[in-house]
Parts: sequence; structure tokens; C-alpha cells
Amino acid sequence: MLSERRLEVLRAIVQDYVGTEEPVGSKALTERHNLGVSPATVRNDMAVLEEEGFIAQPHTSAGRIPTDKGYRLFVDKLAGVKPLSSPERRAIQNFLDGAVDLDDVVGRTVRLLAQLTRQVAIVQYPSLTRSTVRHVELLSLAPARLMLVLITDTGRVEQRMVDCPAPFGETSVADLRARLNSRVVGRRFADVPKLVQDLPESFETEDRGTVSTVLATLLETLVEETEERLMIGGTANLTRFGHDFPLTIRPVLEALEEQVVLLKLLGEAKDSAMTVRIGHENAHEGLNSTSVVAVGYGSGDEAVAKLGVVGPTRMDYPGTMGAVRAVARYVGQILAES
Amino acid sequence: MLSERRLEVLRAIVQDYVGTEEPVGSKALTERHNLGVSPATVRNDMAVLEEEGFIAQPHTSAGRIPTDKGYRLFVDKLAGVKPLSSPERRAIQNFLDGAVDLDDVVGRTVRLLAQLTRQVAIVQYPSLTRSTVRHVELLSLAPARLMLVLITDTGRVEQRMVDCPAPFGETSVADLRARLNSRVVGRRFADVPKLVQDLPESFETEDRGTVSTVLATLLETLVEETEERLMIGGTANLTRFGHDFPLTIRPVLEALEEQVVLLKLLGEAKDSAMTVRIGHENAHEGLNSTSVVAVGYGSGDEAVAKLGVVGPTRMDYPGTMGAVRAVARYVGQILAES
DNA sequence: ACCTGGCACTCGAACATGGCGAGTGCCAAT
DNA sequence: ATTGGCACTCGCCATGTTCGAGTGCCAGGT
Repeated sequence: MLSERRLEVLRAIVQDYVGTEEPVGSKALTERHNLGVSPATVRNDMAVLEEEGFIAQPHTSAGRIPTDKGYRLFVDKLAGVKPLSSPERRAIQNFLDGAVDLDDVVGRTVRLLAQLTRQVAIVQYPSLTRSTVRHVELLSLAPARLMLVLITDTGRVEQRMVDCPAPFGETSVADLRARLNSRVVGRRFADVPKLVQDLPESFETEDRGTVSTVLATLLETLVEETEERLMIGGTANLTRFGHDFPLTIRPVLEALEEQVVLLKLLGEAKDSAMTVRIGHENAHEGLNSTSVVAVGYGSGDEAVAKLGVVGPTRMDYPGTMGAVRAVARYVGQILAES
Repeated sequence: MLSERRLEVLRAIVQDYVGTEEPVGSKALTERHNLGVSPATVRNDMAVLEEEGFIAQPHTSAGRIPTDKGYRLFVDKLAGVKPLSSPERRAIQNFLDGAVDLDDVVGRTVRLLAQLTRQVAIVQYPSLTRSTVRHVELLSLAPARLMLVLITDTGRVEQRMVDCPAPFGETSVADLRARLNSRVVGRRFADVPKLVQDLPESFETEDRGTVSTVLATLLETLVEETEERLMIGGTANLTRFGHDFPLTIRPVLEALEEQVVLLKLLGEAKDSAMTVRIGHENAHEGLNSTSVVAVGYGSGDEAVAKLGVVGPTRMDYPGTMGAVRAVARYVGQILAES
């Protein structure tokens, strides 16, 4: 096992490298951190750390830089989550409080995260699966044509056209609307299917076809809308990545345009716990030189969606994690209020 | 005035430079295009063109590159719009035909444009100002709390909460809903205000306050939603910009994140005609080394929104303009069908 | 009046050279 | 186990040199 001091050396290397973006040597290390030992000792420790795969040299006789494995150890064992300063917290709250609707909340959140972390921010729209129904509306546009509108507790609105197999009178529409609402308002999307299952039976035979069609559309909406949307921002921060630009930045921009990739990226994170994926731990190879910090957020105690940032593996993990966690909390509060 | 041949030389310079991305000299020019004159003559012509400000040398004794003014002349006088090949046209149609809803149409369009032009694509959502109302719905959520839902002919749905000054019965809700719809369905948003102006008067005194509030919210929605949304894509294509990366790409990425800037950019274009803004012609200085090609598109004969691309001033103007125009047409068709 | 070939000149790109300094690994001493 | 010393490695940078594309100008030809 690695001695206490060796870990301390690794921590120092990570911190210095994150700060300077340059390989760090033994001498510079002893000067900047008072480790209480000489450069030579540090050199020996470095040799061991390198042998174990935690650090590497970009080329012979240069300083060392942490490997993915090194960052992993740093994040798991050596670093905490740095809480934000209270002015920062206040700024977050003020900024998010100004939001007028869901789109605005998500938009502000993404800008906020990008600004705080100076990295690329990704915010997933609150998922419908765990949301609850605020209202279901049914409108008759034509004798055999209805519009179904679904409103969630997170303020999202979905609408679908329904072509009925048979004309469906206004009173029937009102009837169905009332019964639907009485059953599903306040319930979770996941529970809706079994709540409306027996609804067609309570209608006249001639209307059952239409009722079934409406229900089918409703359920379909639930499923389809589980394919989630997201918003990204702060891509300009990618320009701070490195000096070997085009090669690094291109695949990242490409990956960011593939919403599917990003959703998978966020999805991999376990539930609401904060997840850090470092370098090659990311499945998508365009993101092999980036790290992803993600966490769930939600209006209640449970997470309804995820948010996070994508940045270079050489990032300030404690600070980033702090910002991500803080933003997630405040967004949760905002959603709970509305 | 510039002689025919000098214009021909300019055209050749633009074409070569766009192709090779390298300053083009007199010798190379005569080799690649059969201008029928010697390099020396071309040199003289170049000297004139430079004096007039159409071309410039990056440094002494290097080839010439077109200036913004040179591109402007090229676009105005020397280049046409290159029609797409028929396989390309078919591909566009097939790709767009698969769209399921408005978001999908816009999403597909942006990807398509980015792919065709290999540049950054921007597509504005169909504007509400010129849209017509498909349906207005009013729901009673609580005795003094209504929800207003607005559905446009382009498939967009907007919803607002309305807190009433006084309780408002179900029958009144139904009444207002019916009257509202009979007046505004099928009408343009711009015409709505005067169509509903006198509506409160026809209600009982006790309900007038609520009716006015509802109408105010409706009008407010119209105004607010005139602040339009847009979608961008193909940012990865920015990496093909130049070799002097970070400096060029950064301000562009920043500008692209400012939706306001982009909307203004598109908005400047006159109506549905195709507009090309080259380099410094763009007001925003982050975009001083880019050109913007934009055109209006719409479901009918009138433009409801704009779409376009942002790329380096050194771009294939005829090809880009062709792609932009073609995509706009097909999107218009798709919207008209739905 | 215009075009052309020739010529001297300029200047950036590419490559080579060499000194500098940071950093390393190893070793003998404590 | 830690330390100071020392020889060595290697990338970086500044300098120097060559090479070639491109230019401007001029004198001669049509």
C-alpha cells in the first residue's frame, strides 16, 4: 500500500498540475508545498507512484502528470467536495429565482453551471417518468378529432392529436376529461397505466373505441417523452482545453451534439448520487480526455433528472463537484416551489 | 471600372483561395485557370485589384487573399447560386419527411444544414407573430385559478397560469372559451388584440375583471413568445476554421451562445430574401471573420422564420447559398403539409 | 496602349545547430 | 529511510541558413 506521504505527494502533484497545466517536477513540488522532505525523496516517491500507474511523464526528463488512475485515487481518497462561498450561493439563488418557466429554469441553470465551473454544462429536462400529473386536458377540435394536453408538476406541457374511430360528443369529452383527471391528477406517470386500465369499460359501447384510442395516445406520450431532452451551454469554455486544439476539441464538440450520447453519459450515473467519470472511464471515445461530473436533482426527495459538466481530466475536482452539487440543490428547491 | 478580365481574375482568386485556404499567387492562377494571359499580366491586374481594396496580401511577397469587399463583389456580381444535385435533393426530402413534430422538424433541419454545408447551422423556430391560432383552451384548476393554453398552426403550444381577481364558475369558463375560440381561431396572432378588445363588455360585471385578466395574459403570451427560440448545430465544423484556432473560434462559440445576438443576426435579413453578410458587415464583432447566409422560410407564401449558416468568410458561397435555399424550401413544404 | 519575359529582391517556411535549464536516476553517505 | 551530489537526458528557444514562391519594375514586342 502507498504510504501516507506518497499520497500526499500525489495530491500535491494533482493540485499543482491543475493549477499550472504544466508537468510538475520534484523541486517545484517541495518548494510550493512544505512536505518536510527533500526533492530527492520526492523523486523516489514519484518513481513508485509512476510504477503503480498513478502518474506519468509526457517525455523523458520532464515533470510528471497524473494519469486517469491518479485522478481517480485523488477524487476517491484525497479530495473532498469544496463548498461554495456564501456570496456564490447567494448569486446562484438570485439568478435562479428570476426564472419564469421551466425552459427558463433549465436555461438559467445551464448558464450558471457553465459560468461557475468554467466548463461545458449539461442539464437534463426533468423526466416525466418520475413526475406527477398536474392536469390532463381533452379538447374537441372536430367531431372525430381530439387534442390531448398533458401538464406535469414540473411545468412541462405535451400535446397530441387523436383521431377517433367514431364521432365523440362534447358531453362525452367532458365526461372522459373529468374521469381521467380524477384518476391521475397528482399521481406519478409510472402509475398512470394501471390507474386508467379499466376506464373504457365504464363507457357506452359506441364510445369505447375512442376512449381506448385516447388512453393509448396518453400512454404513448408518457413513453415517448421518457426520451429526454437536454440543454447544453458554455461550449466556449472548450477553448481553454489545451494548446493542441483541433484534435482535442473536435471529438468533444461532436459528442456534445449527439444528445443520445450525453443522455447515456448522464444516465450512467447511479440515481441521485454524484458521479465522476474520468477520462477513459467514459464509454464514448471522443470524451476520453475529459471528465464528467454529474448528479441527480429533483423537486422532492427523489431525483427527476441529472445535470453536470464536462471538462478536461485536468480539472479542479473539489470545486467542480461543489458547484455541481450546489446548483443541483437550488434547482431542486426552485422546482419544488413552482 | 474594372475590366472583364480583372473580374475574372478576382473570381479565380476567390475560387482558388476557398479551395486551398492558401494565399494564391499569379503563377498558380494562370496554371489552374486558362485565363489566356501570362502571370505578369495577372500581376498587374492584381495590383489594381489590391489598390481598389478587393484583395490583400497577408504579408509582403506572399500570394493574395480576398478581402471582405472582394467577397462582396464576388457574391453580388460573379457568383450564382449553385443548385443542389438531385440525389442531394432527394436526401433532403427523405430526411425531413421522417419528422414527427415541430421540434423534430427543426432538429432535423439544423442537422441537415450543418451536414450539407459543413458549417454551423441556425434554425429559428416558426415565429408566432405571423402564425395563426389553432385553438385556445381555458381550464379551471381551482375556483380562482385558470390555465390558458394556446396552440398554433405550426404545432407550438404555450401555457400560462392565470390568477383571477374573483372566483370564476365552470359555465363562465366554458362561455369565455367558446367566445374566444370563435373569434380568434384561424386568425393571425398580430390580429388577435383588436379581435378580443371588446370581449369583457359582453360579460356580467362580476366576471369582467377575470375576463380582462385572461385576455391580458393571452396578449402577454403573444408578445413574450415573439421573443423567438432557435436551435443551432454543427459547431464541430468550427474546427475546420483555420489553424490559428483558439483566437478565431472562441468569440464565435461565445456569440453562438447568445441567442439574442443570433436572433438579431437572422432578423437583419430582409424578409424572405436570401441575405449574405460578410465579415465586418456583421454587427457583432465576434463574428467579424465569419459570414452569415440566411433566408426566410415559411409554410405558405410568407416567411414565418429564418434559417441560415455561419461559416468562415472563406466559404463556398454558391454552394452554401444553394443548400440554404433548398433546405428552406423543403422545410416550408413540410410545415405547409402538417 | 497593352501584354510579356526577364530579373533582382523580399520574406516566410522549413530545417539545422547549439546553449540553457529543468528534471531525472543512481549512488554513496548519514 | 532519507539526503546531497552528480552525470545525463531532452525539450525549448534563439539564432542562422537555405529554399522557393511571389512580387514589382522595366524594357521590348505587338
